[in-house]
Amino acid sequence: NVLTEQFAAGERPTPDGRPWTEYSDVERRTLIDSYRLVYLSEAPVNWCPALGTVLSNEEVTADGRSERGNFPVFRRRLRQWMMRITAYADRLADDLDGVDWPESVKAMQRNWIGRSQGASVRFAVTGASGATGEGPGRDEAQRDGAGSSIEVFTTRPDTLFGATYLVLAPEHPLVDAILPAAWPQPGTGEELDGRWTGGAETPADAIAGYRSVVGSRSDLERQEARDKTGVFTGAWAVNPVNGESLPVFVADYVLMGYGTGAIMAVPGQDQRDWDFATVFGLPIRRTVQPPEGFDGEAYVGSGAAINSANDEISLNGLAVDEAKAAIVEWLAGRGDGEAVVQYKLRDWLFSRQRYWGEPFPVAYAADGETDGGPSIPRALPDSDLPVLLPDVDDYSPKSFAPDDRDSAPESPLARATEWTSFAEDLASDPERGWADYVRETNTMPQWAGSCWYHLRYLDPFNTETFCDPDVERFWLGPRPEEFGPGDPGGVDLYVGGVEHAVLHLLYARFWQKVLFDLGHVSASEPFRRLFNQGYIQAWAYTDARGVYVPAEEVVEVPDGRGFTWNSEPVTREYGKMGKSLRNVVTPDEMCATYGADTFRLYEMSTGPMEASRPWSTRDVVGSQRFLQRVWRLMVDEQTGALRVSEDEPGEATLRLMHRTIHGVRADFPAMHYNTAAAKLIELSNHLTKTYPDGGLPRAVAEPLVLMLAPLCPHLAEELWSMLGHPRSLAYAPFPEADESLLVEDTVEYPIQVNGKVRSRITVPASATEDEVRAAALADPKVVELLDGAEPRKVIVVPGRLVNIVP
RNA sequence: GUCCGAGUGGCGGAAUGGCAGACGCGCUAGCUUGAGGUGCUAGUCCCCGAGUAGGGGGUGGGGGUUCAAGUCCCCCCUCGGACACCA
Repeated sequence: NVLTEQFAAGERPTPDGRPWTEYSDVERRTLIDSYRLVYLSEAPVNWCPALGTVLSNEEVTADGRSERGNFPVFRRRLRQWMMRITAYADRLADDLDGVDWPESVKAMQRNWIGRSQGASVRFAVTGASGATGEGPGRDEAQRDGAGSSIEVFTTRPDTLFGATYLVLAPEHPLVDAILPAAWPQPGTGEELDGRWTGGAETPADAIAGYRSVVGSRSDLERQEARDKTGVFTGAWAVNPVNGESLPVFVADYVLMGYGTGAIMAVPGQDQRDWDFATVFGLPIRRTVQPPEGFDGEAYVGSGAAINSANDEISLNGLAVDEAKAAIVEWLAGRGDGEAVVQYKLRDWLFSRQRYWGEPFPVAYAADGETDGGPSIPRALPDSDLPVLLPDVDDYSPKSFAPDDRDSAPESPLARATEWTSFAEDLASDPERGWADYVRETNTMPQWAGSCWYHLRYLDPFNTETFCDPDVERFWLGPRPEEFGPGDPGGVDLYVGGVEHAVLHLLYARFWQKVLFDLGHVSASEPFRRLFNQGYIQAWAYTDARGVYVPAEEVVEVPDGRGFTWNSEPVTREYGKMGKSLRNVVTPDEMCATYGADTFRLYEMSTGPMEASRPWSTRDVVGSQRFLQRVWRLMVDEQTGALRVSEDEPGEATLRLMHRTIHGVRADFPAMHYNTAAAKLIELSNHLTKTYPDGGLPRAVAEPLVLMLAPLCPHLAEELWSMLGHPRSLAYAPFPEADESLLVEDTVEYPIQVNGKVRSRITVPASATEDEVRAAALADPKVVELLDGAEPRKVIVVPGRLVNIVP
């Protein structure tokens, strides 16, 4: 409504400059919709017949297949709900600086957003003429195409003088507009290059032929065939910097989905353009000086501009960045171009044709009400929320043969006609009054819930709002005094797999920012700190056909270093443990054989959390032995009696225990569970030797149990209870190290001579640097090695070592 | 191709620029046991050496910084992951 008023009052200019009053209803609606964060769009979508639903760009792999199930995906036009995530592209990229996330995930998000600075440049289409402006095709060409202009996006405006042709994407709408009726003849009268026309009679035939070839290729084929193909449109355009006529081609190496769907080709500085120019015999001109000895083809590095001057401007000698700035300013002054920022990020396709998803709180007039365009979606009132899914007999989406590209999606909800139809007086449709409506039958994608569950979990029983603002501020609000002035707030620690880098984690950040802008939340980021745990990996085996066989049934052949399954030889490979590779060891099996604590401890102690690690069932016994030792240390296996005494521990035991507490207290918050476990094992090994016949002092047993608890909660709770505590150890304070017991009375210094350890001395911990130095130089071994010579240098690192340079 | 990450014993791994290999698996020997297993004790980076004496080499390769480099810098190789005709 604010927008409508602004347009009506002329405060906000319309895109084409016409007054608002001249806009039709459909035009007005289209224009207002172009500002909405959620909107309906008739646009190319990713249709996956095998899943029976459409997918977002993020859910389609580089091979043009579904992320789930690896099924073929086809492009087709459909009217679907979209979310304008692109409106947040800059903030989604910039705000990554303020979160404590792995750099790799930040890089993936930045890469996915794909912001690039560049320029748009407009090339006037002159028609079907070569440089001379003469030729039989000219008149018709003028009628068809002259007067329009081709706008390209480039990140290298500095190379504009090196442009030798233009390329439009095959789907580019301008292609048909600029197409002349007949092939132009070059002014000199010679024949057009046969490679340009593809042998077609007319440009229209050539384009139609090329489009059908391109259209029949799947995304995968297009991916694999990287040889350059294309066809001349018959049209020419003028380079604004030097007036040269450049032929306009159509080629599928230019994508409609990025930039303007049109490029200026600079073979001298772009390898793809070089390849195309080579295939089609187009000129190549260098406008950046390659370094001496450069023997490659296109030169994409830095260097001074060359061959880049006209009567008004010269870039020659300028470095790339200076040249970019200079030419953009010159173009802008003439109205031929300007600096622009482009993104790879596309808007988020937000509707799915599945039952299990949140329904949209939206309905349409049952009589197909329209203002001349598509039917108008109407919001349901808050009193109708939440919209619940209907009970149905058949939940399944209608799926099709995986390669049935002509199939059309069909929402399971559309079959629930009793649910879809209702009558109401909608506030969002005031003129209509009481009327019949039909519900939206698409549902939201799986990601919708994961975008805000971290908020709802804070206040799950609130019936008024998704989360009380005070509650949100308490748990997720920014804490600049703790994390610095730029702290965005958010969940303190979020542990998850890296596979969500550009799906869940990007979507959730987008929603959080929208809610933040609307004033509903105080945190501008959902997850302050992100931690990616590694994958558990395991051997997997394939048979002769390349099919995975159950890894647990594979037999190793002695000596032959081979493996068999059902007596058939199989090939071994290594990969993420999972169903697809048939190499899962289930937690249930492990719990049955070793117990949950052993299983848990094993997983925590094999290596750093962030690293992918191999599974090795054989190694699990190590963890089990440790836990059994701890148990026997405190409990008599025969009688079940407690073996703990009330004696005071010895000095050495006490010191080791406090060193262990000190170390473990640092390891747990840093999530170094493997080294924490190692320290606890060391302590228990010491105790086993010190108290072989029982009598472990309670003053050691209790801290050990408490330190064990995060890794082995069941065993620890049981021991804690046996030690006489009626309440869970969760209420006991975590042990604290006594600083005075961390300092030793004496320190052993290794003595290095020239960086090699040659001797050791033991000095009182209180010894000064000079005393340590003197003791080191007095050491017989050192005296012998120095042989009376004065050392050139003696470095004493307090508490660590001494290094003598002779 | 581009961007990340990683290369350390037979294996998983440890090491604020300061004694490389903590801890675990495996392996070797001994004790326990009727036997197997469990448990316990000792040993286990490689080479020379009878050795618990000494000495030499060693963290993918090559250079550099430093008294001192697995760790920092440069180049290269290999592996893993992500993106990829993004102009």
